[in-house]
Amino acid sequence: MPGPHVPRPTLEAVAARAGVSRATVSRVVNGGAGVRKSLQEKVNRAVTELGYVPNIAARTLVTRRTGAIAVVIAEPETRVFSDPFFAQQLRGISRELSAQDQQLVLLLIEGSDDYERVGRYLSAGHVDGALMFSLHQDDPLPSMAGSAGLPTVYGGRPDWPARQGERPPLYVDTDNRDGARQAVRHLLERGRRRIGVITGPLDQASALDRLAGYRDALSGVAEPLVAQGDFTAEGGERAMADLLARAPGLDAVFAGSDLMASGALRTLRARGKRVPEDVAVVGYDDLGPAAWADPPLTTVRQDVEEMGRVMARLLMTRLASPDADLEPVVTPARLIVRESS
Amino acid sequence: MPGPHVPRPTLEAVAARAGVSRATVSRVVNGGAGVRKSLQEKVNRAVTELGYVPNIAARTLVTRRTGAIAVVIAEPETRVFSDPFFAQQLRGISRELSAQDQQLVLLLIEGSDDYERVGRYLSAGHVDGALMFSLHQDDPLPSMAGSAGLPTVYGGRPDWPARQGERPPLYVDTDNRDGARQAVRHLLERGRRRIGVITGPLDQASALDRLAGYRDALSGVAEPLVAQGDFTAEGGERAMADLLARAPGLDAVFAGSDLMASGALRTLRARGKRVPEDVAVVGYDDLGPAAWADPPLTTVRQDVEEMGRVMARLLMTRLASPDADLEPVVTPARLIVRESS
DNA sequence: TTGAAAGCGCTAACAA
DNA sequence: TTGTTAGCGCTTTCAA
Repeated sequence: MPGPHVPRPTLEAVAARAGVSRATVSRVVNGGAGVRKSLQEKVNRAVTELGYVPNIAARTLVTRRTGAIAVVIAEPETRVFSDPFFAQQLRGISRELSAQDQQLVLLLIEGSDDYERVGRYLSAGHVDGALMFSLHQDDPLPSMAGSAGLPTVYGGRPDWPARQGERPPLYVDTDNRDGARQAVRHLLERGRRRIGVITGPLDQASALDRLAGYRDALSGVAEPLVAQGDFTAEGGERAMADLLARAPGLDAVFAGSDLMASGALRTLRARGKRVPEDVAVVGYDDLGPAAWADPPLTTVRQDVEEMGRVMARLLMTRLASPDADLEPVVTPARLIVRESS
Repeated sequence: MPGPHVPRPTLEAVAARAGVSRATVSRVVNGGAGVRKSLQEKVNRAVTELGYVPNIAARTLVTRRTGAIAVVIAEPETRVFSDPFFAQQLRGISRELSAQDQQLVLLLIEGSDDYERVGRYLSAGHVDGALMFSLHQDDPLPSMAGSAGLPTVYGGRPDWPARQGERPPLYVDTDNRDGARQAVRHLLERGRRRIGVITGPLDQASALDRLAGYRDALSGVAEPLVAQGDFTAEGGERAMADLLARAPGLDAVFAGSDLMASGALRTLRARGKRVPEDVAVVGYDDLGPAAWADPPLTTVRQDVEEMGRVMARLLMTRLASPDADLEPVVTPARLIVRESS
């Protein structure tokens, strides 16, 4: 087994081998602008023969560019982390970053100690930019990133107030409101009129937007009937029982997540209600639980991976031209009809 | 908004402010060994006043230590990525690494191009070590890591043959065989005797181990009854139908994953079999789907987060003393009894 | 178009 | 116990 310190050839070695100066090798390695073709070839040959790989620490030291992006995820206890949402998002980010030869440094925040650690890391110039998820109102991270001058893109519309003299935050979100509208319109088209909603925690922007979409679709057509859940299956179970108690004749439910919808399914089965004959059910997310449910759930799909990719792309664009005016991106949602409605 | 290049104080600046040499500041910043208390305080004060943060690029350049660990995940299409398994594993790793002030660089592999990219990255000295998941027999990564002399710990028992003259690979796995044994013994204790098994793909070590545990428990007590699944709900559905066709009087099923178990549940319900009265069902994993199933699944829990932590710890130990003889770690599995058995 | 040379910020011999 | 000094490997003026 080779030891842990396999000595690697340096620019110097390549230069010697190719019979040119270090500067020329550097130019070739970085694109070859302004170097004669013949020399370029000679250098490239030496690079291959020696198996030369640039030392990024040395490069970073002079360029002040790290080639790395931080992905910051706060509170991995939340649903972002416990369902495939997170994994898909990461996959999209990873795809885009590796296409651009950038590395992905993952920073998970769990306790308040971690904030300090991560804040320090972000301010220390270890990364060129950051992607941040699931921050809440009073999260200290955005202002840390701001004062460190670290370009940042947020996942989900930030719900903190715009700060004086700062640029508006750049973010990528899905069109939660429109997704909810599609779901409820679909139920209306199926002839349902007593349509309840099970919301997520109402301090989250996504839950609020989905509730707003529900109200939009119902406005002037039927009375809203709202129960609050918490994005878990148990919460969905309880909220469903609540709705049934308040409106025994209800004929449809729109749940703000698939997990809550499958909880609702359980309550409905326990009460002897058939789905979709007696009560139609529509969920939100389409990330696994929807397809595993019995019956499989009609739901709203968000292209989570695409969101990840767009976030990364937006950040790279900002890095390339820091002064360009960039707009937040909202990606579309799409209804997926299955057997529960 | 501060510009992207906020100039940061250097060691030099701190030294000047504290009235000492750069070397002394360096010593203090790195633990302060062999520096007089009074001087240490003086330096620390200067550090705080100036908001000094070491430049790791410069440090890495001379120490050849990056302070970063790569987490390599191949084929994120697989279950490792699509269920919370992955997220929890990452959380454990992240916890341990940040406790040791190491960064987590995430490398996802999706296509064959990515292998080259990742191989290059690992060989380029960007990280001090690697944690690798879900590799298959002929995966090129282990030998890349080996020839680059990069200390590596694997998640799951590697199923490739030990290579000549190389150290045996270091890995962390759960005791799949014992977990399966516990599951089947539990069914026997409940008085079941016609117990079928739904396995995962038999080219995966975990699936093989769970099947072996099933056979262990049944040996001398009852005849094995095996159907192969693929770790998906649909596969479980089909395998259950297969078992029922071959053994209509079957009174229990052990599925090699919760997702397959919930598929089995669906088939059983469609056939009018009550769970657990007619057929008892036990799954494996306990990562979400088990608790969401109806009825909630008896299953085998693996402490996934702990596995992640142990992997990270093992790697750090190897980094600290490269020549110590370290053993693979097998973490225990535990039966969780719910309503399906 | 190429090369010489300075220097990025830090650590680690070595000397005092 | 502290300071001086010589690099780590690279990019980037500047001059040729």
